[in-house]
Amino acid sequence: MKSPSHPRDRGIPEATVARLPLYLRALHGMAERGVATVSSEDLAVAAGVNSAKLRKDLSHLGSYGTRGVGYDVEYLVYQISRELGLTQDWAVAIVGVGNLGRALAGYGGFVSRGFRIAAVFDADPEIVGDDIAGLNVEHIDELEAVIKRRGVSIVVLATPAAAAQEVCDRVVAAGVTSILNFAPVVLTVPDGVDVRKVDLSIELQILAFHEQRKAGGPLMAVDSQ
Amino acid sequence: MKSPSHPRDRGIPEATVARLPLYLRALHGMAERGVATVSSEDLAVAAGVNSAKLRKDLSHLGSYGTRGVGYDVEYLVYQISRELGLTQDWAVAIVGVGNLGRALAGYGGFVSRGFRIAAVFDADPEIVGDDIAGLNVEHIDELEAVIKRRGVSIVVLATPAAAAQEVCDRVVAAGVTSILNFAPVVLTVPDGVDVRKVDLSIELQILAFHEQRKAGGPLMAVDSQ
DNA sequence: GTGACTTTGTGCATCGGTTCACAAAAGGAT
DNA sequence: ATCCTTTTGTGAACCGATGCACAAAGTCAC
Ligand SMILES: NC(=O)c1ccc[n+]([C@@H]2O[C@H](COP(=O)([O-])OP(=O)(O)OC[C@H]3O[C@@H](n4cnc5c(N)ncnc54)[C@H](O)[C@@H]3O)[C@@H](O)[C@H]2O)c1
Ligand SMILES: NC(=O)c1ccc[n+]([C@@H]2O[C@H](COP(=O)([O-])OP(=O)(O)OC[C@H]3O[C@@H](n4cnc5c(N)ncnc54)[C@H](O)[C@@H]3O)[C@@H](O)[C@H]2O)c1
Repeated sequence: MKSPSHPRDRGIPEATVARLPLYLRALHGMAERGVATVSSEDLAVAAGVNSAKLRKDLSHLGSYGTRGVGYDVEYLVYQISRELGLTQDWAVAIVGVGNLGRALAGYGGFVSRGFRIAAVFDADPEIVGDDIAGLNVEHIDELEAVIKRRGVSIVVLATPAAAAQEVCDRVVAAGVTSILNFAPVVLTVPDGVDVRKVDLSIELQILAFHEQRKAGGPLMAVDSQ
Repeated sequence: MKSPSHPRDRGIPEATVARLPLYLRALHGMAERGVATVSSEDLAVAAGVNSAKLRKDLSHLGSYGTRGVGYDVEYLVYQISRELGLTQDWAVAIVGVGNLGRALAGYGGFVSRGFRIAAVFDADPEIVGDDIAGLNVEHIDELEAVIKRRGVSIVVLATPAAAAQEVCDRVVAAGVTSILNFAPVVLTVPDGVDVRKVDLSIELQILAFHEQRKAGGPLMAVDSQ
């Protein structure tokens, strides 16, 4: 007990951060089923990871387990939520209300975790003014004004690839520093802005690579070229 | 020059495989713009990676560059495509034709890279029989039969979370070994089956974590608890 | 209280991936 | 033919992440 409450270690490994939502999801399921405490082993299985990894991940947040017992489900949910910033709610805007944008806007899984769709934008005058999942589609010209007025801090890009960089530049200029990009382009942003990308096509190509290995590996092998 | 043509190294690092589609996309753009050759530096910028990393990645496929010149764009496109298995075409099925499934089915970015939507399934009798992006929605009861008949080798899961594991078990039983999962659940599959997941909610939570740090880091810092 | 048992938290070895930095290779100029 | 420039391909150091394995810390039964 030298440095008492000093797990306040600023600097959680990125790999750990990426897994916390997984643990959180598993814990929510358990809480719903009335489970009060859970061992690292059980939680690890539920989250699909190694139990040593899970313990090390949790140890970065602090010492929240009880040896011989495990972790208190509710308490751990709270601690992880707090660490991820889910105890506050986040205003999210979606730009581009096409096939994908529409699906995203109507998705309930957003709201369930402190994310609130605060605005949706499109450039097409046919679409602007429409009601999508209870939200009025704003014109892209209003981007900066609406972002500021509604305190949007995370933007989801679902425009065609050709428009993505331009829209990105504008939301960054409007002060947004967190972007989730669905368009298949590499976005260029200043330091301090986080971009995460979701690219379906890349995922399929990775699957195809492994599928090809599985199919061809044992058999063909010797294709000269 | 001991082992002459021995870049035929089975065993490309996973991190490299995940970047090849990125290079491929950048190269396609260059080919369209009529660029004949490209240096690792330029291609790296276009793909948003470090040039040393790019060269090491490409070196895993073979020695396809020319020192002092760079890489032949067309030739590199071919080599990467071949490595990823994109020279053959892949029959993909989508299960769950809701908000998301519909957007995916209508997405052109699929087809452009050797992926062909061969079937879409749903359990809802209201939806079965509908025409979605030129495809007849099949009943989930037909899953195994249609998968085999049409040679589906990659399945995209876009059902609600509660149905995902069950559907997964069935497609695996039908012989599919590559799955792209959009449902927010950890799927359990036998060895030899690849599952990749896309989870929007996790991405947002990671962004929220960093956003919180950016906002709170400089200022608050000393919140006792 | 004592001892048997359970489970956490972490030191340590290991691994895969990244990046630097440079020799080797190719092309072009003279 | 020689030199100079460019750019690849890779050895080697470095860095973060993983997973084993175990001591420390706690619980529970008696
Ligand atoms: N649909 C999918 O399943 C899917 C999958 C993966 C990636 N994507 C990518 O997501 C993006 C959107 O896909 P989609 O299928 O919804 O396309 P879409 O064409 O249906 O929708 C794009 C929308 O963006 C709007 N838009 C265009 N320029 C704009 C601008 N400057 N500002 C604001 N809005 C603008 C258009 O009016 C349209 O409504 C694309 O980049 C696509 O490559 C889509
Ligand atoms: N919509 C989004 O933007 C979004 C984003 C991220 C993740 N997701 C996830 O993707 C999945 C689909 O989302 P959605 O918004 O399209 O949901 P949805 O409810 O609109 O669609 C689900 C579809 O699956 C069908 N279905 C249900 N059980 C089935 C079964 N056993 N076999 C075949 N089909 C079945 C339903 O009939 C429905 O048509 C969900 O797991 C959701 O959590 C959605």
